[in-house]
Amino acid sequence: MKLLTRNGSKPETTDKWEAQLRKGCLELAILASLWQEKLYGLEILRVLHQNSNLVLAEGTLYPILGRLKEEGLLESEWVEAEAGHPRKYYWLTPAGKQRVISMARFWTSFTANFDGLLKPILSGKAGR
Amino acid sequence: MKLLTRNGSKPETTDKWEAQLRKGCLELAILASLWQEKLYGLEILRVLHQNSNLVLAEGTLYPILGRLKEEGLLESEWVEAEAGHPRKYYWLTPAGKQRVISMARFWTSFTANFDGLLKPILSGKAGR
DNA sequence: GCAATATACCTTGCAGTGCTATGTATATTG
DNA sequence: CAATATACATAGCACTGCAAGGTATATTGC
Repeated sequence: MKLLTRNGSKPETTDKWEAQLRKGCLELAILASLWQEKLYGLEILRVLHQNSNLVLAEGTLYPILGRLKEEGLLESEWVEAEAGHPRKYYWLTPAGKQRVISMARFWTSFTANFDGLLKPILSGKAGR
Repeated sequence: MKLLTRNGSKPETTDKWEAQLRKGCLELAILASLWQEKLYGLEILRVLHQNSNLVLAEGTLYPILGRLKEEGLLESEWVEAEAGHPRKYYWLTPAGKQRVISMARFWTSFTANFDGLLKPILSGKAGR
């Protein structure tokens, strides 16, 4: 049985929640990272980590890239690297660009609704 | 085999994504709905629907309420209704209030990071 | 009285998703 | 030629939401 997380502490429900929140956003995040330029797998992880503080595992990334490609939102191509293992670069298809835009719009209205729900909490008023 | 959604259309991947996005936020939404007042089950659904455009099924709500209670974030009590079936009212424990606050803070910083990622897309600049 | 309806709570089984762990391939370094 | 670094890939597990179906209580129409 597995009871410890990587840092050796007991898994806490707070951690689980944060993971859960990330979950729903990963596809959008990955598509969005490709908005401006082609990237290869591990590079996507680095970009998301550095630009948006979003950390995901390789075992999470590759299946998602596969799904997105199968849906026709991404294309990919192998490219010989100057050194080491060849890299598989991904970029958005026209359908993919359309999709990112509509997802981003949905995200915006969704979070706006949510912010309304959280306003009483973050404005410092006590609940009863 | 099941191929149709409730409205009779084919299930689209966009729908799946929207569902996925909601998923990570439900616990926070439910806890937040209880910030100001005690509510009973179905009432929570109505509040979230009307105030935040957030629709969830009963089969989703009750298990979550059970989890949250088990974690010590909620308390509950049966109350005779003026008419019909008795209602089970829920409210936040002190630990629950603490938790909502920390979740709301995490939400705020998380969405801020994300908005940065989406800015190039929503500002109307074309990708290449 | 008693079926039909409305309100409310609860549970079961399934499907979708991310993550840990592990595996493979290529090239460089000691 | 082992060890290391980079990169892509997959299998099995655990968690979560949801559709569907079930139970309980009270009111309404006949």
